[in-house]
Amino acid sequence: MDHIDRALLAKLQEDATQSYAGLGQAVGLSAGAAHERVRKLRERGVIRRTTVEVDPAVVGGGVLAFVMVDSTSWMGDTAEDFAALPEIVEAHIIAGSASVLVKVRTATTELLQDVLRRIYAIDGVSGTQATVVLETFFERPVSPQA
Amino acid sequence: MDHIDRALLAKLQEDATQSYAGLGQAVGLSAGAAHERVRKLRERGVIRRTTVEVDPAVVGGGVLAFVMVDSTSWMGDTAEDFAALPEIVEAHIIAGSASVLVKVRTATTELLQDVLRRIYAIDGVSGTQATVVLETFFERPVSPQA
DNA sequence: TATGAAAATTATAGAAC
DNA sequence: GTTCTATAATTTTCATA
Repeated sequence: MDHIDRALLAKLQEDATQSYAGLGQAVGLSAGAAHERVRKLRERGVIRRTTVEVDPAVVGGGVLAFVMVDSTSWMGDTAEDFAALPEIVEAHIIAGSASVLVKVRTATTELLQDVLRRIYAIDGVSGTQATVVLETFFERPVSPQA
Repeated sequence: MDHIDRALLAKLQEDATQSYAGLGQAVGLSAGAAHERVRKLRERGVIRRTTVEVDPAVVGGGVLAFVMVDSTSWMGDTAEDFAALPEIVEAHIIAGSASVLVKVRTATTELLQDVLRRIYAIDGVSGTQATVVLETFFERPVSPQA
């Protein structure tokens, strides 16, 4: 993981469809060398996968909310319970008064309410505190350049 | 945007490196038809970009935190101020007592503290309330299948 | 690790149905 | 939308330094 690898990661985050020839040129390497470095980054798990960014509003995720989930018991083994709700796009165990923080995307606020109801049904959950997003400034990948 | 388009989006989210032949086979289309549909999805902006998922811990983002930002004034035009901090990977205007919610990735908690200090320096910010993530259950893209 | 080139695969565009 | 065709471009492998 030198500065060239970080530059490759940054370029691929911008656009993963570009050719290895173009990638190599951008970082001062031949196409073959760029290919080999990217192959190793994938092999090592630094690059987890190549994916597409989909406009959430188009696929029924126009409403975004963050939900603090309060609980009365240890939530460390409830990952599958949260993962079972497809509207939940992130779930984290947090330090603080609440114990789980989830990010939810639904088409409407009515569906958000339904997700809250289903979160409430998870074992150990004693309450939810939802914060609705009015406007997203930006969402971007972690910067490898820093 | 029919069910085939949604299936294509789901498949591409899983792995955007697969061939159009394989994609088409997965959704019951010829390679040419799959290619044309994906081209239109990109053209319409449903697919915003093709990118790689990078392991945050490897590129200096091992510490994840959500920060509620309190303010004394209208924060609607502060997007650039938050975007100027590379450790901030998301920033949202929210409904509720705080006015901005940001997601931050840093290498250490010391660097998180430094980011909080720089957030505090943004015009109108009157306070921050950071919640550190102890464990991430999952982070996944919005499901086009729902 | 990098390079340069060969070989295999895929993308891309178009014609006919 | 499918199938077929054809070319360009790219991926992937490999010999070599």
